[in-house]
Amino acid sequence: METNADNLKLEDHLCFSLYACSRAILRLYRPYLDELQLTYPQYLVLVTLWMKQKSTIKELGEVLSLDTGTLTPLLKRMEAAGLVERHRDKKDERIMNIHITNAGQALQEKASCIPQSLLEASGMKQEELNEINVTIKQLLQQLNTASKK
Amino acid sequence: METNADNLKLEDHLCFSLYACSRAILRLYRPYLDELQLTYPQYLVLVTLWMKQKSTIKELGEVLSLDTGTLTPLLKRMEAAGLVERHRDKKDERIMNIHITNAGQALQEKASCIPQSLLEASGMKQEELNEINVTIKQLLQQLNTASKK
DNA sequence: CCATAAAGTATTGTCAACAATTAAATTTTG
DNA sequence: CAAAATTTAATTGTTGACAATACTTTATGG
Repeated sequence: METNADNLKLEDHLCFSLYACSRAILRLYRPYLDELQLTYPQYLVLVTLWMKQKSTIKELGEVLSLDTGTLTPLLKRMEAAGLVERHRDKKDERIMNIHITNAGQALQEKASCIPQSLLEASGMKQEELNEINVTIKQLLQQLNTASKK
Repeated sequence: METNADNLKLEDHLCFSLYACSRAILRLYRPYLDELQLTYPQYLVLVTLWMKQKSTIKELGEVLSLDTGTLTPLLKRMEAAGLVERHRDKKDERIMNIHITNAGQALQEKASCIPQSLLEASGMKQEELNEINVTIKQLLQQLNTASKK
């Protein structure tokens, strides 16, 4: 009478497990990110630019699923910190080009402890984490496909 | 020379897949949550209180991994919306008791479409989602254990 | 060539997340 | 019993997430 069998318990909600897990990783990363004076989405921008020194706000938004209302102020702070430069494209002034600075590139080595910390805290092997990643990426792709319909 | 083999690509970062997946689910839920005039963490508070009509700020914080800086204003908004009531414990005035109202309880039925929408958008069977949930909960538990050390 | 539509970005406003600090009440301890 | 330690919440301040709106530039149709 008190509870409804239709209603899932909190712990049975996949959405909550993912939400809680994502925030648990953020808490784990925080000391390392603080050390580098980075926030998590700033770290993701750098991960992207370490592979590909130049991008645009639009492209970063697509890759990270972040919109310009998030990215514009975030990238301005990163520019103020000397990690990236922002320049409007000469040929099409609608486009904002973002490229990494030497200081930004230099953080790559110092940041290798970050994915390492997840590996250690998880108590799992890299292959196990990779398997989880494949599964979550499949789910993510399904959700992204569904949202386009 | 351009890229460093040490450095994982963005898509190889489990942290990013989880973060992106969690936000994709939020986007999926938004129309349903808007309909109920709820935010996602408010929905989680209700999921908790639907099973267990009464709780405290401390207990909600533990279950949801949220601190009082998040919960206090969130619960005040829920009280203003008539979904919960907040009363200090008579015996120990440090404790803030939270209990669900009839209006809050009444949302339970209307909210059943929310987990349903994830099932549909995922294109998977409930058992597959349950398997993912078990895996993620294991990882979450490992991270929580590691953080206590 | 001009009017309109489309695309890209910036701005504004609300809620959330969370660290750090403060305050108040209770419990423990000497 | 009084002082210290602990527990619980609230407050303050910064950043992030994202919807809605506005603004600017480019493309297109007549």
